Amino acid sequence: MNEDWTKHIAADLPATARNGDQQIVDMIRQAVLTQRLPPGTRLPEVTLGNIFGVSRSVVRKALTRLVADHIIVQHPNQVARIAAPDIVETREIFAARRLVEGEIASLLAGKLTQTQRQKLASIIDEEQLAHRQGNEAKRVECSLAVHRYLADQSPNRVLGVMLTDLILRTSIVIALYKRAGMQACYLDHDHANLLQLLENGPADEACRRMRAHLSALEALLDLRAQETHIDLASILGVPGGASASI
Amino acid sequence: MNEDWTKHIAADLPATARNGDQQIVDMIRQAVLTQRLPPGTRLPEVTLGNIFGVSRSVVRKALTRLVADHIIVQHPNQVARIAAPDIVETREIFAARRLVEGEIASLLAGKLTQTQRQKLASIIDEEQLAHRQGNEAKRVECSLAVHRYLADQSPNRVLGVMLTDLILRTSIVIALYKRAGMQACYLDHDHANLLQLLENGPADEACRRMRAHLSALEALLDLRAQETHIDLASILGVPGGASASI
DNA sequence: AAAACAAACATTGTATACAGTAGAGGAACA
DNA sequence: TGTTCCTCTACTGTATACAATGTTTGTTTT
Repeated sequence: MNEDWTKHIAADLPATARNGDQQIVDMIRQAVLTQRLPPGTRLPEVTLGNIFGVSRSVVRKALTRLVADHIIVQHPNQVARIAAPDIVETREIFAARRLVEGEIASLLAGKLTQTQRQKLASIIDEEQLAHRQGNEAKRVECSLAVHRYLADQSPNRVLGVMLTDLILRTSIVIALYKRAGMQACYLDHDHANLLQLLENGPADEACRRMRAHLSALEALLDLRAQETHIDLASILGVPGGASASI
Repeated sequence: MNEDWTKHIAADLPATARNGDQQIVDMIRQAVLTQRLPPGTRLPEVTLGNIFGVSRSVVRKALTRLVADHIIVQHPNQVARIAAPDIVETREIFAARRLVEGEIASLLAGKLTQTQRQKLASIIDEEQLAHRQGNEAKRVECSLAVHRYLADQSPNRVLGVMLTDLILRTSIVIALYKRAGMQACYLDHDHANLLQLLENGPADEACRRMRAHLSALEALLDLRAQETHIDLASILGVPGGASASI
């Protein structure tokens, strides 16, 4: 299996030499957000250990934490992999995110500080610029930055970390289910409108707007029922045969 | 420091001999729920290892998972402890739980299966019986069971696990902030009323009811501002002195 | 007696060794 | 050709050793 994503990972952050496992967690999170680490990617412990120059103990701790975040999945005696949620879970992730991020928008609405206003405005400006210039990677990065900033600034920290997790999981399912030739999830002036409502609008209106934004995002994905549960018997024409599904 | 809670822990579950770390996680979770493991309790790795007959490796993994769940806190090179959230975080936990459990009530309202109806009714019956008999421990256990069952049965699994976590954290803060002589958080027929609304009522009414129930629970706690930020200068009567706070 | 220092102890952080399991490849067989 | 079995390799699960850090205790100093 091709494992040259390792180069991409090591390219990040200037070796801040933190607790070791925190560094690995951060790097993998970042790589997942920017879709350099696609769902299903194998993450062998020794490989990661070599990349970051630590032993399996440290890698193991990092993986355990990422499993808790639902970023990766681990089955006994098998290599850890980047999670690949099915369609049902994808819908659940979006529903949960609408609930949480809608509430955060509601909490923030009409209460933005000057700093927050400016920061959001600058991110959104940069996003629109990147879009006009056709710089897709940059645009996605800015789009993520908007939501991550809201999570960071949530007055309720508990909801804030929940949203941080959900944003990560959303990145994964977008990588999984984005339509082939789509304009990778760009929703024209949604973020600008959102900012307007966060500045002035009533709280419930900001909430509704946020939920609508996320629903629009979800609608851009290809979430038609997959070909799981293939009934061999029915396909092969055995009339009363026991249905064996894969 | 007194560490004889170890006996209580080992008393549980008939050594199901699971993955090892899963067993530790389950036991500690259970002990926290039933308040046998009060906030701030020290959890040295070797001690846990001896109790469960495993080495530090697997204890370590269990602790890492519990840290991710916000059940315990770990500072570098110091023993892990059961978390002890401050008042601000406590309020945030309740707010988050109102949001999530309210939504789950909403999703469930009017859609309960026969099995779910019966299960909930039987738990609530048992709870009221325990209350009449003055069996406080049993009553708390049943009360928890109601909410845990709702988390289990959440149609949205993502929200379900979120609620499971929040219930655990709620147990911790109740242990921390319950008023001295209080009738440990009993809200007369709240659960029975709730069940009624889950069976018939409109979804938004069930949601509002759930949120009110949780607010009532929070109101039973003693969440007055603690004596943090003690301003020594003002207490000691130094008029213009630099305020040194502990 | 209060404060500062130092040594002994308790506990965590990391690496490594060994055992056990899953999966890939190839040989034997029908 | 296709199937079964086996071995070999890659990987994870657990225990343990050693280093590094925090904490406590006792002793000295003022």
